Amino acid sequence: MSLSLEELALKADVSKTTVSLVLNGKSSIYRISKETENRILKIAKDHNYKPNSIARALRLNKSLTIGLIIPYLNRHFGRVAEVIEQNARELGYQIIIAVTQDCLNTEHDLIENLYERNVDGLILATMMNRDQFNDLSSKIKIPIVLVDRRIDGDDIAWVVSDDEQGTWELVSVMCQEGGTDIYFVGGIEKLSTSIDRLNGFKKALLDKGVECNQSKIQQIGYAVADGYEMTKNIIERFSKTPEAIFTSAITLLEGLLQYAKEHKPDLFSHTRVITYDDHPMLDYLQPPIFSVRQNAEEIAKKSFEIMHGILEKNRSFAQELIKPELILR
Amino acid sequence: MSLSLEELALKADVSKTTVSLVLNGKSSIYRISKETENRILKIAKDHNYKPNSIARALRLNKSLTIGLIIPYLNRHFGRVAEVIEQNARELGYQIIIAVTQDCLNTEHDLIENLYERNVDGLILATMMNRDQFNDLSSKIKIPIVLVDRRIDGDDIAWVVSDDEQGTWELVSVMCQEGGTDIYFVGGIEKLSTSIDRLNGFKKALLDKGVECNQSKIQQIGYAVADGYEMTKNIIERFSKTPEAIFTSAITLLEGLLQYAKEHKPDLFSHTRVITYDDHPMLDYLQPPIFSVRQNAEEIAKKSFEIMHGILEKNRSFAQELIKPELILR
DNA sequence: ATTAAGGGCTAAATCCTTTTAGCTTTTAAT
DNA sequence: ATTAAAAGCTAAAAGGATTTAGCCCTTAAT
Repeated sequence: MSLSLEELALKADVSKTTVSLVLNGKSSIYRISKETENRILKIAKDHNYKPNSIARALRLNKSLTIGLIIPYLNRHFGRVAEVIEQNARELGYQIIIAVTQDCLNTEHDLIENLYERNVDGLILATMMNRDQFNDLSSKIKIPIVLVDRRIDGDDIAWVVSDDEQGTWELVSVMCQEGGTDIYFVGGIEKLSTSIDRLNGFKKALLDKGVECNQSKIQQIGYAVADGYEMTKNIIERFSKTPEAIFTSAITLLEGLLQYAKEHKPDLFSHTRVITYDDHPMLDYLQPPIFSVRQNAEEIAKKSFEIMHGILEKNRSFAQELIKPELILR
Repeated sequence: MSLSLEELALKADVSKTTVSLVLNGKSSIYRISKETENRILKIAKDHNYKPNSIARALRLNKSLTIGLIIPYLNRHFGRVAEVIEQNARELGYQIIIAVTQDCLNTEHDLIENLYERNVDGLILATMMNRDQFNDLSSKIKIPIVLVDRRIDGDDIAWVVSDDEQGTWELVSVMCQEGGTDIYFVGGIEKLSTSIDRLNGFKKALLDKGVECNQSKIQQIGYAVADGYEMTKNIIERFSKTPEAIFTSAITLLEGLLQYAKEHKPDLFSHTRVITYDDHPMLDYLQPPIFSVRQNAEEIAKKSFEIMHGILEKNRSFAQELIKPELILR
């Protein structure tokens, strides 16, 4: 590793206190002479001195490290993580990443683990409910910003897509063009993403005067296999081919496509498919699939911004709904 | 944070040395009585003691932290990162992630940055050449494992896909089925991925007795826009429509698809397209696109394994070629 | 000549663990 | 009754930075 403060002090023929003060810009407060200051600065520069971050973290009780806990590093969360990392780096923070695979226990373990490892804050795509979150908050004395999935409560910081609005817009378009006989292929029921998307879905139908039939709603999970399963259910359980199917995540669309390919190649001749989440490859699928593109970059940017505000500008929590974009093909 | 050693010591009515020794399993070496040991263990457990990892890192000069530097958190590297994180976690390591966006300067900055932040090792998808890497190695006194992109040299640890073999297999199939008038849409020329894929490509043609025409080879970069550009060049420069095009990354395929959609909708009626990298959505594209699937999981697993071996079992470097899988649709 | 004020710097404590060297007490051996 | 060995534990240093309290010296003021 590089030089220590002490070694610099030796070279500059002063105490390490003086070196530290100078390097931390406190020369004038402590009346270090210009001459001494310059000498120290030069020596530090010449030797490319970098303070030992561990020692500093120990002393200051601040590691300049943020934990990022997300379910997967898939396209969406990968992009979120990427942008969070870039934003964090510019402000001197590092990102420690960990994936839960949408397992609540893993999430708990990871939170505890990162907390013990002295991260300064946590950015979290959580599976917890309000109670679990409150429990956690009382134990964990570092700021938490929820990302992508929110928990109600006006003292909780979060940044999420406006899932309800996005779904409402998409489904409204579909109701206009394709009719209102539309099925909901959903994810993990209790997550805000599911709740909000389902609300937007129902609202769009209601706006057309249609009360949503409960049997058209399924919510198994967000895995590809879940999408396959739900599509299968829709196709096999109902005699009438649906006018439209809404998959509430790109993985679920994948499952649908897989089922269609294997068992229902003509699905698209009767049925319009629309999906939450966008993917560039959708541009090249026939027929065109309308989608809602989440603004991962903005979500990432805001969530780190809030974290940084809490850590360094003692701002308090904040909440942001990020507008998604409709992609009609 | 939780209790300190000192506080535990107070409660157990012993010195902190004793507590530390007990908790580190050195009771017998230092002849701590069974009784004292049990008392301390119980108190530690009751209070859920966790040693302060920063203090420990300072003392032991070991942070249990690995830096992972990759170009993007896209599908491939996202999966690699995910699996590395899981493997690392099981062995008590954390992953600090950073993305270069395929910029060499950024890469250098990040390496320096993570090194100064006391990571124990670096896993690196590098853009460096041999000389740059040697320069670096002399400065950086922690183990480095290259992932996905290798640098020749038999003292350098790396784990990469067998790009040459994979490309050779894929292109050979195409030569059989589609003919040998095949174009190479390549990435960043000096990277091992490009070199190896191009070698596999040439070799497959040579095996059919065809010397590869230099004009059929382009290498601009790995961005989607680069794929678009190269496809454009191929279509516009040559009067004859190619029998086949090989894109050497999924992003380049995306660029090709985009160009085709915009300017050459009938591309696929004359031309077969094959690609390095797989993507599930390819299953649903017409016509079928053959691909080579990299085994991201295995790449990730091996690269952490090597790192761990170096750090904890003082094994030396190792090199692994991971076999990719041909996907014929 | 004494006091006060200011200039210029530093010793030592602190953050928390780990580890070395060694202290005190008991037991066993001669 | 000594001495040696073993048992059981601890003081203190180390790791590197930050920060508080305060030392010493010079100059100016009374």
